[in-house]
Amino acid sequence: MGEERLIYHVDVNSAYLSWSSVDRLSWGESDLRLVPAVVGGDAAKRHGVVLAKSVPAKAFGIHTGEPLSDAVRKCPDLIAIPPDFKIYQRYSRAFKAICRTYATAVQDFSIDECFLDVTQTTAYYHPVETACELKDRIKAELGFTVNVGVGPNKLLAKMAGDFEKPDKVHTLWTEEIPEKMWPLPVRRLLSVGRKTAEKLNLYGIRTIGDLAHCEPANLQQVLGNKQGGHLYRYANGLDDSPVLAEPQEEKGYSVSITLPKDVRTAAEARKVIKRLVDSVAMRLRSKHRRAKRISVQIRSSSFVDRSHQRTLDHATDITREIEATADQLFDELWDGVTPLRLIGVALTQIETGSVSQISMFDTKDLERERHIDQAIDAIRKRFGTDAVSRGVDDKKLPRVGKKYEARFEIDRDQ
DNA sequence: TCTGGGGTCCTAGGACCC
DNA sequence: TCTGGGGTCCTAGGACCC
Repeated sequence: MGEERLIYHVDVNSAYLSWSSVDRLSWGESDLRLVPAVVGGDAAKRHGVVLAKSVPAKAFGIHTGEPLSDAVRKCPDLIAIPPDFKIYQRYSRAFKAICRTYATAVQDFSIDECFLDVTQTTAYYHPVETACELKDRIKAELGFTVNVGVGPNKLLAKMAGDFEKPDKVHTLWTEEIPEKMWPLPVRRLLSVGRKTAEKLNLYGIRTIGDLAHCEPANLQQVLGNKQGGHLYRYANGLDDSPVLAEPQEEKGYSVSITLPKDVRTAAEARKVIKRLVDSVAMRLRSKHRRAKRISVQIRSSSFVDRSHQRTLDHATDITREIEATADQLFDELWDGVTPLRLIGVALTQIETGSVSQISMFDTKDLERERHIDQAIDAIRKRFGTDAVSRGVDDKKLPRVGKKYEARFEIDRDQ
């Protein structure tokens, strides 16, 4: 058994909106955090959902994930700005760097959240004071606010960080569970989503306390062994997962796009797949990894998702090989009629290490394909992603992954 | 309600092997 | 030719997270 731990969860308040606001302030523009404002995608491209909202926008009942059009209906004066992931990466790195000065281990949880193990630091003796100091330092040095949740494990720290926002420190110690956590609706418990909450409600389980006092065997009957046991432990505040400081290796790489207009022909779909594969394969190679499994996902205009996957007998990082497989999977998956709203490609079963010689190409062609991929990767590394494309006239096509446009082309079919 | 994109983990059924 | 069971891998889909 380990000793008592002390964990912080640090969460940037309305991260995208805060970061865009701080950036705009540095350009002399007004502070969007003080008015009804959201960060959202381009509605004309059908990417129009709310990614982050200001506190005044929240007061109008605007929720993250809802369509921008609904948000505007709730608040006609709403200001909507597009996301800028470049600056978000910068601010993300900056606040995590400050976090690292307080902890022996920091786990990246997402772009705007991290866990700190501060057990072996002086914070152990002043948990709340130190958390306040961390929060205030981030505000003073970087200009945006965070919530810090303080608890004996990651679950309770994260639940605490969620209590009251923004710019707050909360504790959730084991002895505070009945008072602070059990009265909350089950939906608020980490890993209880809409579906699970509905299912639990059917059995009269409404609060986290109800869940905590269930017979675990009954819960496992309803939710399955794994999820049942897992939620029972969570509801009782039990979580012994460590703060993992090492960056976790990705289990897969995926890319998908909601198309500005439904795709209705195989020719159009192939162009999209080409661009998706190009983008995700480059990411794979940049990490020096290869993938054994390739999957293609489609979403119909009526929001029905389907997918098809194939495990190869070898791992590959060759764009053309991935594309050929993805094309084939798509042909097997699509009925040729249903209008498609979204197309996606995912690479999983990731391998690292020496390059496989096995491939759909013979040795000479394999060399050639590898050379082409390397040449394109190198050009993009030097001159930017925009510098080269792979022979699709992409001016009319939606952009995928990182932005790029055709300036000159390597056409491998010549 | 006209509904993004990138991930992780789990389940269930079938194939295949011993 | 019929029977049984366990283990592992594969595929499709679902739920959840930020």
